[in-house]
Amino acid sequence: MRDVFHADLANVSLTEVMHGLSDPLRLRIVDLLARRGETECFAIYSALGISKSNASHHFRVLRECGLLRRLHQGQQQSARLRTDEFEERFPGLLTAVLSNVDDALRADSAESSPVGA
Amino acid sequence: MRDVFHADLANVSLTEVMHGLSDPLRLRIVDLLARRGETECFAIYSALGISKSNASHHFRVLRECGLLRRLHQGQQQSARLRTDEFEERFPGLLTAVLSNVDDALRADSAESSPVGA
DNA sequence: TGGACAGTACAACAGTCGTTGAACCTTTGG
DNA sequence: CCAAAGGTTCAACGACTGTTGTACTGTCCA
Repeated sequence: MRDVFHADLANVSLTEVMHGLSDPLRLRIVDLLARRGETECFAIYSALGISKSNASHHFRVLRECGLLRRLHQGQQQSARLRTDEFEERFPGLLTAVLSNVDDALRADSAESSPVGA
Repeated sequence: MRDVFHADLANVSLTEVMHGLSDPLRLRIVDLLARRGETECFAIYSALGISKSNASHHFRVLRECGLLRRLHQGQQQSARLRTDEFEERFPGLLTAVLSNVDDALRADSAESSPVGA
């Protein structure tokens, strides 16, 4: 669990980024991270209701396209968006994407206890 | 060659759009269309150096996610970006994507006669 | 009417992707 | 030292995707 690969944003292509964001689950992860800031990995795949392996897979894709950084602080790890670096490499892109995240997509990701309505 | 499917932008999800833009060829098509405006289909897949069937396939994906509209004017047809409609549905998204198209990507798509350099 | 041409539809293939479960590694806590 | 917990890795599977070639549809021109 030591060091995982983190993309050098200079080497990341727009195509890779678009691919990274083309999956609903990953879009939810990114949106969730954007709203919560640094978040524990457990909390993420718990909120999304997916398995550890699956989450780990998507985390990796997101790391490989430079969107996500993993922070390991012992047993429980966390992740955060590389917002500023990403903004330098792809100005305005992440903002534009996040501002267009559908509520339908977001709802599933945020609600672990859908009580209301 | 009569009527092809064009997506109702209201029903298009962000995920579909991101998927539509996650292919380098499609990204080039969109970029090319953005710079040239309405363009003949032949000119597009000629500039990209791909087969008719392949181009038609990508055109369809682009139509299905609401990015492209086909205009049939007889034998030779053309396509154009649904810029304004798309902007209404996904504000700022297309602009942000297009402004981040790498030159490397663009070079291949624009140059049918790579003379310079 | 016929043939050339532009584009689409279909079938087929290889390659990739998302998902799952099991095994593994590392840290934490007894 | 051992066991539990958090994540990653691996192999495997089905599903989807991009590409190609061929057949088909529709249009233009002679």
